[in-house]
Amino acid sequence: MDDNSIFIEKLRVSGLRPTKQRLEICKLLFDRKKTFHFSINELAEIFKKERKKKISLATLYNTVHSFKKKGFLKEISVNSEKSYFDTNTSNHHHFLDVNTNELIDLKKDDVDKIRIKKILPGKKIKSIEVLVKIENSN
Amino acid sequence: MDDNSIFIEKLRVSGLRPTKQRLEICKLLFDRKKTFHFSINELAEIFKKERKKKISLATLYNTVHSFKKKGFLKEISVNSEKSYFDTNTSNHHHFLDVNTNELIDLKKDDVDKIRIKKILPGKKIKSIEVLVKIENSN
DNA sequence: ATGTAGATTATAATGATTCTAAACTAGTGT
DNA sequence: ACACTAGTTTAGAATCATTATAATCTACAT
Ligand SMILES: [Mn+2]
Ligand SMILES: [Mn+2]
Ligand SMILES: [Zn+2]
Ligand SMILES: [Zn+2]
Repeated sequence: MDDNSIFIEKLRVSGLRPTKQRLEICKLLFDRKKTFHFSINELAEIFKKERKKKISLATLYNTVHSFKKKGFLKEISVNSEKSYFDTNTSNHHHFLDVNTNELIDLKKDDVDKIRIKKILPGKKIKSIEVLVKIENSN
Repeated sequence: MDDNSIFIEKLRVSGLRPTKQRLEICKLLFDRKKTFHFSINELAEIFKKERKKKISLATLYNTVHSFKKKGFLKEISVNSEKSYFDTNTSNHHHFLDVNTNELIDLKKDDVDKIRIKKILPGKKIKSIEVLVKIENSN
């Protein structure tokens, strides 16, 4: 019923031991259809209130950062109040709803291809990301 | 020789008293041709090391935040390590040089107009900003 | 000149993140 | 099955950026 084998493999392959805590975190983060955007504090809240699992805050910090280092998560900076992590590690664009502070993924074809006309000598483009702030109309 | 009258007026109009400290900060921030991107800590360093003026850190925080509230500065979030303020308060795009952590403004015509095809019901677009990460080529 | 709201500052408090080091555990080998 | 060890978790302490406090100072209106 709880099939952790995918996550166990994912962790093993990347050189991380599949511990009870890491598997719980994997299930929460990666066992879903849509992208999940979260802060570490929200993660802690979910484990405490919704799932009633006690994983120490230190472990949440450690795990999220090692997942980021392994490329399972991406960090997104959209404002100074909050640091978001994103289960969608591809290059992609976002809506940020400024009324709710919610991040929403944009699909490739939701945005026309961005063309940058300026080049800096000795530099090359690494990534291009668009942040579209939205707010309640009317 | 140091013509503060513009800044005195700017501050008065916005309801801020033109104090010695605020005028020093204005001169540093706004008396330049190119956009200036900075962190509050960098600002403190400049006053201490380059200009030999002692403005307390509390005043720097207060002033930068009130300038932001008055619309003289804009806060830019590009990574979790550092919070940048920007003397260019218009909607504009940036290069971020990941090797130096330097922000560089893109002009309107450096980037083709962005077209967002997705709409969320009850929401409208407030701003669109592109972050182009660049790195050393070769 | 005086009065006062606003501003500056040293210092303390806060709070998010990181560090420490002791206890625990997954995986290996016997 | 048992023991060993490197890796992991954890409570609590340390750190550090930012914000709050409250005493002093100042711009400016009267
Ligand atoms: Mn701030
Ligand atoms: Mn981080
Ligand atoms: Zn995303
Ligand atoms: Zn800028």
